[in-house]
Amino acid sequence: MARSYDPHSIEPKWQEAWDRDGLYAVSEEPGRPSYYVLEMFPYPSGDIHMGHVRNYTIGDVVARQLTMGGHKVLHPMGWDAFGLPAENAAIKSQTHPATWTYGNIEKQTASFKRMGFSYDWNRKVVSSDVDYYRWGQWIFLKFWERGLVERKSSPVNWCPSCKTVLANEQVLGGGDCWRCHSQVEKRELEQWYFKITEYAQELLDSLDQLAGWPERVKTMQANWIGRSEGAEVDFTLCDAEGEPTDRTITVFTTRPDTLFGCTFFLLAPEHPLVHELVHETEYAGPVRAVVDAAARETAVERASGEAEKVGAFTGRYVVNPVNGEKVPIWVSNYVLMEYGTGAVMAVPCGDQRDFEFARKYGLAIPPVVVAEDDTLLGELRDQRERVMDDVPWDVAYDGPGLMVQSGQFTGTPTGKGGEGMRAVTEWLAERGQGRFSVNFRLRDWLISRQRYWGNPIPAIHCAACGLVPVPEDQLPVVLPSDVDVTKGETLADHPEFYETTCPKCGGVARRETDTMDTFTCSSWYYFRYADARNDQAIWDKDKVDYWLPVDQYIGGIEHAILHLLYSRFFTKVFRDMGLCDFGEPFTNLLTQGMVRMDGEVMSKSKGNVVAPEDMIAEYGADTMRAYILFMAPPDKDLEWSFEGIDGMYRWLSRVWRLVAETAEETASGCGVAASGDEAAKTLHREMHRVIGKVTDDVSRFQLNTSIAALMELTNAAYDYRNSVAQGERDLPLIRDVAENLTKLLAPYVPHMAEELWREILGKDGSVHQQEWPAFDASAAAADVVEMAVQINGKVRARISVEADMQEEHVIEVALTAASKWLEDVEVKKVLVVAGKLVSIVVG
RNA sequence: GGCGGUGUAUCCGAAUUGGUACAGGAGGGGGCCUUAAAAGCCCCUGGUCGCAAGGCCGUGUGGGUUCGAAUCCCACCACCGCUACCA
Repeated sequence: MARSYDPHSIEPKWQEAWDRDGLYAVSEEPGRPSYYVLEMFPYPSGDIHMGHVRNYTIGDVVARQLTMGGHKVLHPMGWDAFGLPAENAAIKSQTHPATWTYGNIEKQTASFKRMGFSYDWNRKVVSSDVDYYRWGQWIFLKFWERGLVERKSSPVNWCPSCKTVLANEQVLGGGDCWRCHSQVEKRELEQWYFKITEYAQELLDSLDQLAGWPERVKTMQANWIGRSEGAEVDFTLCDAEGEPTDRTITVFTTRPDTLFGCTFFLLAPEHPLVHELVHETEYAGPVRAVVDAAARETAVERASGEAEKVGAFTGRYVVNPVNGEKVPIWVSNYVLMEYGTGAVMAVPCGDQRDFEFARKYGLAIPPVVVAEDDTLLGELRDQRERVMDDVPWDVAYDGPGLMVQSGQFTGTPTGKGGEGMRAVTEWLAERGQGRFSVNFRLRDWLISRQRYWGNPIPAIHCAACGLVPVPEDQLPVVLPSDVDVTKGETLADHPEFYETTCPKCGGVARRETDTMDTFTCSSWYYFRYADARNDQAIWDKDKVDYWLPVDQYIGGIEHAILHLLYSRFFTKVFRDMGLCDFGEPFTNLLTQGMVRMDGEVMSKSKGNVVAPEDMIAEYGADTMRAYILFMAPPDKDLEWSFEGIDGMYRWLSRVWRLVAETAEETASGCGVAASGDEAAKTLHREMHRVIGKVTDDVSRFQLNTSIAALMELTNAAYDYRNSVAQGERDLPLIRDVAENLTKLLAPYVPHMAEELWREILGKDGSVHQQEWPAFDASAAAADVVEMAVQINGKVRARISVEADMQEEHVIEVALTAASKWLEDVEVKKVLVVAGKLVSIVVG
């Protein structure tokens, strides 16, 4: 009797063998189709969690199946190793961040090997290795050469807990730090930026090319980039006496057609002009109060939408370019310095915020756009001058309509994208007081961090020469290892690091002590996998052209904007630098769902973590892999449950017995002629149906249904055994089923399949290097099909007909089968859906 | 408030894109094997009416389009996610 399924004895054995034989090492082979499967590389926190298991198992199944299907598959893994947790852990446990990080990498690598993932570890990249981060510094210098690096002072997000600044993308809704969830503060600081806004338009436009990306990710990116079309309008600033000066303040507006309804003008509290306008005037006090209140206002209050709109008049005016009216300048907390120009033309009849503000402070609300069905229109239709100073509305109107009280533009149809917008903007442009303009919500990417455990920014501050890039031949700027992080030290506390000389003038200079955002490391790692050990160049373009772009990228939805936007930006710059020929890095994207428990995302802080290692210890990695895939489709959230894992183990044991017993039964050869009876035909057909189903399901990432199909094939094989006595079985067939089932299982349960293949079925070579079973559509097709007969949409009968029966004949059979429903009625129409149903319409 | 997603059996979920609703698993029930249990193997498992054949109802709710709707359209409800004073 064959031994039973014992994952714990076979899994470590094959893991070692695969390692020893270098089974998963790949190289370029021009002429053969390449495929690049990539899962987002992890931060080495030390533990693997269910999210990792799910993410990496999905990728592993795809990689293994495509390899068997004849592709050269690149399936690498590495570590996003810089970052703050290492520093926090260092302080907590009095170790060095490097010790902690590399220790975790070792632990986690062992966990990944226990899962049986098919990575080519020769291509491993670790972002904290100097061999890797030196090229990150090189990228920084190249970006600088291309004018994409800028150091500027600006209000930035400061996380008091992480003691560093953050990019806009890294501040969550509600104003929380993405990493530690502390409240972020605004500070005016000089920082380093990557000018991602230079690529804003292209980042938006080329989303259209990403047919293989989920719609919602593209929508999120488009919203984040936030393109608005409109106009810039120049308002002339008046002096303290109310006389026009030669200075102007420019605003951005999406509704230049409402300019005649502008009754006040707003500046953000942080606007540099505010102080000057009210300095030593009676208005200084109230304005100061608004500015101070806004500074105290936390992001939460702002984000809640509950923040009361407050404002104060500055005592000064601007001139409205369309009608020469003097408009009072106010300061209010609802104007954002970060968006547009930090100044707004307020049109209370058309903008809800302006409307509320006007009502609160008793400012005029003259209607300038009126809907065609509004009763006001009768009164105002041809009214060029302003005769009405308030509207009888409860809310602002921003829909389409006709322009009124708008001088020569009165009567023009308008609305978003309407004729009035163009007419007013053209008129302004002719006078040099405005122009068409496009505004983006996307800000430049703040990349400097005041932390130790990151990639040093290769720049030098020289009193004489200003900012000087570290010359390329002086790279890398090595991160010194003797900084005492446990005392909270950073590079700025380390004179040996920052004391240097200017590469230009040779004078005394100071090396930059900020490090780069870790998202700069993860923006190009997938390029480096193509040529990970290159120490002469960042990569060999031929290798990148062979493997990239990534055919299938798999990762969490949490990077819908952050990592995926930054990576798209990097790729476009690389293309412009001639480092690659494409502008989009990831052809297909799968955002796998989260693993939850009790309705919440699994996390240490919630205490609802199920450790994969415990599951492996109990059931083995193969059961764990198959189970997590089977629980839900990969892109959906998954509610963890212990309920079904026994069932998965049971099925695998069942497969084991089937294959083992078949191996015994056919041990002395399959010399018996095929019986060709009905049961055998059914099993043969089922085998081919499942080959087709599994192959197709994997291409659509329906890994839960592909496993279901494999279960069906198992059931069909058992049905055959139960219906045909031993000795009468079709031995070539059952042998074929056992071998094909083993191959089909190989991507899901690689260890078990390998053991069955080599030890039980006695084959030479790894199952993972076998050819994927070929799908024979004709073998999978049934020769008799069951069809439904519908009468007026209701199923009234079922018929079994030959699959190739002529349509007229099928109709005949259907009419006979449903004859009792057809008495005393007239058949008006008959439709046949081949192999499915016959629909009869009667009157 | 805006954008997006989801809603199918007791539970997780299928339904190859408008064609026989509920595959597969879990859970539940029954049987075989066994002195017994475990394991294994087999069968049943939406509601309702009916002795049965079969009928009727059923994919969050209500309408619509169609010979035919879980699938398309409209309105609404619930839950989840992202985003939020973006001028």
